[in-house]
Amino acid sequence: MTITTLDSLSAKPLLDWYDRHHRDLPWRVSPGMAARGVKPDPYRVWLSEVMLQQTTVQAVKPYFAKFLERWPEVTDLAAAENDEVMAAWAGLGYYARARNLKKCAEAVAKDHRGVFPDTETGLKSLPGIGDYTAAAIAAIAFNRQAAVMDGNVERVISRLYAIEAPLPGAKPVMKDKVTLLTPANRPGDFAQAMMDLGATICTPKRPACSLCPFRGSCQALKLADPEFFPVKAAKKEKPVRQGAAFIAVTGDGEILLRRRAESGLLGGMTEVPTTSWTARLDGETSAAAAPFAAAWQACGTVIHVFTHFELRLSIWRAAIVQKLEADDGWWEPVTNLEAQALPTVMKKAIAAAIPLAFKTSKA
DNA sequence: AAGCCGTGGAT
DNA sequence: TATCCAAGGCT
Repeated sequence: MTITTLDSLSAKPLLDWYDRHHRDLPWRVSPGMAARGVKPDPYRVWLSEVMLQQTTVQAVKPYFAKFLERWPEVTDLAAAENDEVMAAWAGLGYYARARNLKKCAEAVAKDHRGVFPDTETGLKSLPGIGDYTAAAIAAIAFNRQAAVMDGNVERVISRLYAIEAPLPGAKPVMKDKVTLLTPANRPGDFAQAMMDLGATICTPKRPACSLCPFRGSCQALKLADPEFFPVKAAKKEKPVRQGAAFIAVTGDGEILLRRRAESGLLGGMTEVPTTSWTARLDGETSAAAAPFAAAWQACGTVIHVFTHFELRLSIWRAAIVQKLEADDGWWEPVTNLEAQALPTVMKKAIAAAIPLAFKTSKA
């Protein structure tokens, strides 16, 4: 089998496989429905694609349903309050996505009369839409012959062609392969088929090669070691940071909250007062670091792992008699915490101090 | 262009 | 338990 033969690989076996084995997903128009003329809703395609960035299907499903029910069209989202969107996104992570989601909805509503651009270039000019998402929306929602490459496609392509060059450097080479493989007919289904194949057959561990529509031409399988691919650059180890968080509770059940800076880690989200999170492990994490004097009681330590560091947060709680006026925060009833834009680390911190603050003990 | 940016499930 | 990593984008 030569490279020439591989470059003339047909997408047909994959599309046939997809017709039989595609996943049924809430935001997806199945091939059967598409054959009956049902068109994907660009708003739903866009919303799902943004939510799915670095996020599992399982995690996205309830958020997608919630957003769609609350904001059925892009113009509804554009008209929403920022805080409501951030609160609805809370728990899904990568909060810049939510900030950009809102900005994108506003741009579509104001600059495009509420209609999404139908080209890769037009889509990529919008906030939060990069190479992958622009190609995915163009292909899936508008049937454009756009080459879609995400983590799944990288894995499939790296194995199909036994590409030994490590990611992310090998991305351009892989993109060329995807471009050659993407058919003029059903490019959207092809993209979704590649991702379904990566998610269900060509998995990172123990791929089910015997069920793969590409099993006859896969170079990695021919080498008898599909798991070897894709080759990735070594990753750096996670440093540890530490800090302290302070949960101040009034007699009538309100706690002190504040809003984080608009950009950076957990940007625009809500938090309880904390010290800065320092790489030094000998820093002050005791009640002496509290924003104000109170009878602070230790409530243990919360460990939370972010993308690039691990946080060890000492938790302190105090009953507040005299409710001071905080210039950079507000007092919120504990019964209303579900409606706040609290990231998971903050829910953990509050739950450590007030075990019954949330329905689930975990978050 | 390499680092920043969450979370939780699978193995 | 530790590691990986999931439909990436922005700066």
